[in-house]
Amino acid sequence: MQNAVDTNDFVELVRQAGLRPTRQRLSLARQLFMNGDRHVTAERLHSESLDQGISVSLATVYNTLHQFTNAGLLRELVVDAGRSYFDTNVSAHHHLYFEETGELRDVPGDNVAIENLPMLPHGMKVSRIDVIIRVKNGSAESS
Amino acid sequence: MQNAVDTNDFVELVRQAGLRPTRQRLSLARQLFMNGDRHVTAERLHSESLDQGISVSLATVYNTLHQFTNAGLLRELVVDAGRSYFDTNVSAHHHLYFEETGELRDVPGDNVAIENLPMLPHGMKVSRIDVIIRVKNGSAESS
DNA sequence: AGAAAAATTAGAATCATTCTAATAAACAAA
DNA sequence: TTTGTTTATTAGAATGATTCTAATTTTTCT
Repeated sequence: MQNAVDTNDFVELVRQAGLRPTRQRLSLARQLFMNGDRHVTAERLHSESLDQGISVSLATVYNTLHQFTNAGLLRELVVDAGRSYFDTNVSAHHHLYFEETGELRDVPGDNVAIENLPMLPHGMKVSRIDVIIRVKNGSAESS
Repeated sequence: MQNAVDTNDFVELVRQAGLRPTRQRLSLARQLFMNGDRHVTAERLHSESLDQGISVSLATVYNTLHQFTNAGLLRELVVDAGRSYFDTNVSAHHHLYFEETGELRDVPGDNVAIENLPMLPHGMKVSRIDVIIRVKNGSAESS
């Protein structure tokens, strides 16, 4: 999905998510998926849109992010209290979080092994495993 | 009321955290640490306190939770947007999160192996690694 | 086109959390 | 103990992210 990224691609994407391809959803999809992996907050996506002259309300940004998330196009992640990031990479992977700057970076899923998973209560299944490696400035290592 | 031994224990605990042993902090410490491991929200701790006839403001609950966290007596964890849990278990371990009920349960730290940690940018150190295994009702397993 | 369904919107409402600035309690010294 | 200084507590206001509401506009279907 690198070149030949035109409106039609996004029309299809949005349709396959079971949503009507409105101007707002197409613009947001383009911003989210056109330039590779991203980790965005709703506020940032909204102001980015306005900067690009795309008129869309914050409520619609939230609605769309949740709809895309439900459709499996995005993954929501909460890294600290008070704000959600939406990750355009929905494959198995984890995250490096820079505590000072708030920057979030992907870590390939095979860098982390989950072993001896505890027994789950009957009838329960794993829906997802989130791993967040928090890093900050400093010389030594602590756990 | 509480017996002298218990109270003294908490006076020491609070003092060693560099804080004055006030009535509020001692009550909260008792609630947090008297009955084994807990995962509490500020709101819950507050209403629990009021139920027990301990008068304390919500602001003080928040202040105290953060002070205890900074002193290493608690660990703050964010499992979904909008609320923080405070964990009285500060040893290396991870979490099982029941998405439907919001229940949080500890997983021994040695059940999860982090291998091939990605290279960190120069001067950065790992401050903490959070692993949250999200489970829900259902038959099959997904990753 | 016209009707029905779905989407967008501004602004109000909500919820957890933090801030403010005034009052009260704890501590150290004499 | 009393006094002065520092630190805590508090009610209530403020904040910030998110959700809701109810009205308007778009999209889709026939």
